[in-house]
Amino acid sequence: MEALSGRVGVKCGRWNPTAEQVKVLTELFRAGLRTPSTEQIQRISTHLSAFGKVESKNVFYWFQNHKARERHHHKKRRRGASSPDSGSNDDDGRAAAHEGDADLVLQPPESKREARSYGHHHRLMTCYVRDVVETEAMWERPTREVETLELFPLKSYDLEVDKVRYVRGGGGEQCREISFFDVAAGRDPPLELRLCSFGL
Amino acid sequence: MEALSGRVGVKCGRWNPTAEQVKVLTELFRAGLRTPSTEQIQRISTHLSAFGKVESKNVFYWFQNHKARERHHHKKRRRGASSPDSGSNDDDGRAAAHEGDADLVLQPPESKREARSYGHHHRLMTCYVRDVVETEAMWERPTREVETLELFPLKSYDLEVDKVRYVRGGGGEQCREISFFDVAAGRDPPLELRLCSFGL
DNA sequence: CATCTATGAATGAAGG
DNA sequence: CCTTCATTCATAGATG
Repeated sequence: MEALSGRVGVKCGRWNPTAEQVKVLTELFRAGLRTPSTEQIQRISTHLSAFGKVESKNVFYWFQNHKARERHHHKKRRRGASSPDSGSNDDDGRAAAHEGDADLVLQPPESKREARSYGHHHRLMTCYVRDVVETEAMWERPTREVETLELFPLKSYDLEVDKVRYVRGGGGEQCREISFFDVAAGRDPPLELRLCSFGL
Repeated sequence: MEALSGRVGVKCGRWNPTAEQVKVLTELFRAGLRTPSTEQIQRISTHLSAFGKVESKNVFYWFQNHKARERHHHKKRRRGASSPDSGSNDDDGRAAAHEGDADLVLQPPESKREARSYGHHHRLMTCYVRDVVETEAMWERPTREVETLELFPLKSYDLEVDKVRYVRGGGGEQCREISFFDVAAGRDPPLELRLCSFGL
């Protein structure tokens, strides 16, 4: 009776992201997106709408909250059973053909930076709230393989990345393809993904 | 039987405050503490850790929940027909008309946090048109700065009362001191804590 | 042992 | 951005 841990009450008063939506958002966040611009939010929400109802403000708030809470980072994990992630979704006939495609190369679950002090007292960040909920189930040991992520099939060009190797700078800020910071060999440096590649 | 902190089943799934911890928290709440600051939370948790395992987030959540529930404890009282049953779910999340004991003139339905004015988020969105990924370069893992500072600036006294006693500083809400005396019971060391500035 | 209840935990949404 | 409120999910524990 605990299989379903997603949304239960189909309350239509507050956005309740589906597992897919959360996944995408998490990926983007992991990729480094912290404060999406209006256009980015627009695109993201448009993309997410394929998995269920969602508005721009939802995306906006999501990032705001996620960033703020990710920052709090306390420590110690608590459990690995009841994760808000859940694999089951309501499936009301909306999205059904997108199982785990929005997969990006993830990094080990230990990359949260410690709550660094701001040099001086000032106002310390809150340190209580929980941070991101990275389920172990999501980690896949990304050796060096860059999956063909089709996160945002934008209007025209389709993300055709198969093994794109991070192309830093390159002369312009308008990358037209996914670029990863291949951190396969690195130790700490987590994966960095150029978001502009998503057209965001 | 509530043995003590350690508890029995080593239930590590969710924090289970001990009687002492609850007592302290309740006292603090009664004393007027509603939303402790980060520092306060840290101190409180540190203090509470003497009675059992507890994290900052636990304290944080405790106050959040306690406050929220105290306020939202105004259930709806059907005119005449009082059916306290219906489980935990009340009529609906539309807890707007809190009447009853403290009858209060309510404001129009469009309360501040109830209003659905998206203007706010739109405005904000427009402001955030930038994203950075440079501050993420600091992944240092400082030696877990264990703040083994003093728990509370205690005065250590022996009063026959275990009630709160706050002293408001003259001239506005400058400094309040709340002292607890032996909040704990049993073989636990007497607890004295002194809150300054409306808390710790 | 089923169920209802109290409450810890999580997170969406706003306010400032 | 930071802080706070509101709503909801999950579960331990009391109840019968």
